Amino acid sequence: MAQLSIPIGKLAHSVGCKVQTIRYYEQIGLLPPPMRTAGAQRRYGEVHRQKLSFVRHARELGFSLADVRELLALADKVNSDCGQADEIARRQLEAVRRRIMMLGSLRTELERMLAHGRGKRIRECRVIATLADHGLCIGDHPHGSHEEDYPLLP
Amino acid sequence: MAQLSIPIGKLAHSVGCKVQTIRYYEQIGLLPPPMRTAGAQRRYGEVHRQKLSFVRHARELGFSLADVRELLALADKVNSDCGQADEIARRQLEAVRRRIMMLGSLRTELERMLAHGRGKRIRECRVIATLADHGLCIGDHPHGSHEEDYPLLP
DNA sequence: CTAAAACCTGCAGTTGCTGGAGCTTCAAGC
DNA sequence: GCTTGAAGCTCCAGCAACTGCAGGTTTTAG
Repeated sequence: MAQLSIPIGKLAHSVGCKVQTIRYYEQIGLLPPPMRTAGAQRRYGEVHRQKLSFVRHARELGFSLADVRELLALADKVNSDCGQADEIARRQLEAVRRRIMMLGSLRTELERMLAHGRGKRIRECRVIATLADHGLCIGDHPHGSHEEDYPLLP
Repeated sequence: MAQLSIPIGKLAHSVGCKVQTIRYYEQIGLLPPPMRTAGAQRRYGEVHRQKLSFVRHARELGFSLADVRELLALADKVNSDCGQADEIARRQLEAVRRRIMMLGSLRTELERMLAHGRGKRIRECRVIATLADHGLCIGDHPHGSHEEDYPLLP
C-alpha cells in the first residue's frame, strides 16, 4: 500500500533537501504536482519520493536539470519511443563512464596522499594534475589538448 | 618549456569553458591573477591551465566551488599543515567514493537498458529506482529512510 | 598601417536553488 | 469542539555560479 499522504516537510526530510526545493521542482515542471488537501496543502506518495530522491542524487553527481529531465523521461519513453530512449541512454551512459573514470583517478590520488600522509609528509600533491590532465572531458568541446596550438601555431 | 603567454580565449578553448568563466574565477579568487600585457590583456601559463582544467573537471563531477577551493588548497597545504590536509583529503575521498558507487549503479542500469533495447522493448525502466533507493547519500542529512515516520512500505 | 578578431570593464540576465514576510491550515492536547 | 503552535501556503527577494551584452581598447595578420 503506497503512502499517499506524505506532507512536504516529511518528504523533504526523508530525501535530505529543502521544502522550497520541492516546490521549485514542481514549479518548473520537473516533478508532477501532487494531491492537495481541502486546505490546499501538498500530499505526496511513494512515486514522488522516488523521483525526488533520484533528482537529488543525479544533481549531486553533477547532472544538469536538463539531463535529469531527460533521464526521468527515459522511464516514460520506454515502451513508446524506444529509439529515442536508446539515444538518451547511450548519451548519458557515455557521460556516466567519463565521470566514473575521472572520479577513479581522483580517488587513487587522494588515497595515495592519505597513505603517505601518516606523519611523514609527502613532497608533492598530484590531486590537481590528476583531474587536470587526461582527456576525459564531459562536454564535447573540440579537443582539450594543448600541444596543438602552443607553442606551434594557432 | 612552459608557455607563459596564452591569451584568455585560447585558454578557454583548450579547457572547454567560456572566457567569462575564467575572469569570474579570477574575480572570486579561485584562480590567481595572471600576467598582463602592456595593454592590460591577460596572459596565462601552464600552471593556470592545469588549475583551471582541474576546476572544470571537479565542477562537472558535482563538487561545489567551496570543495574545489579546498582541493586546490590541498596542494599548498602539503608540506606545511599536513594534519589539516589529511582531514580535507579524507573528507573529499569519502564523497568521491560515494559518487563512484552511485554512478556505478546508474551505469549498470543504463547498460542493461541498452542491452535489452535492440528492437525488443523492455517492460520497465529501473534507472530512477537505481539512483533513488540506496542509502548512498552524499550529504549527511539524518537518515534517508522512510519507514520510521510513515506507516510502512512502498 | 589598417581592419578584423580578440580583449577589456562593468553590469544585467539565467539557472538552480534558499530565505523571509505575512497569512492559512492542520492536528494534538485539553 | 476549541485552541494553539508547528507546518503549510504564495509571493518575492537574494545568492551561487555562471553567461551574455554594450561600448570601448589592444593585438595581430595582411
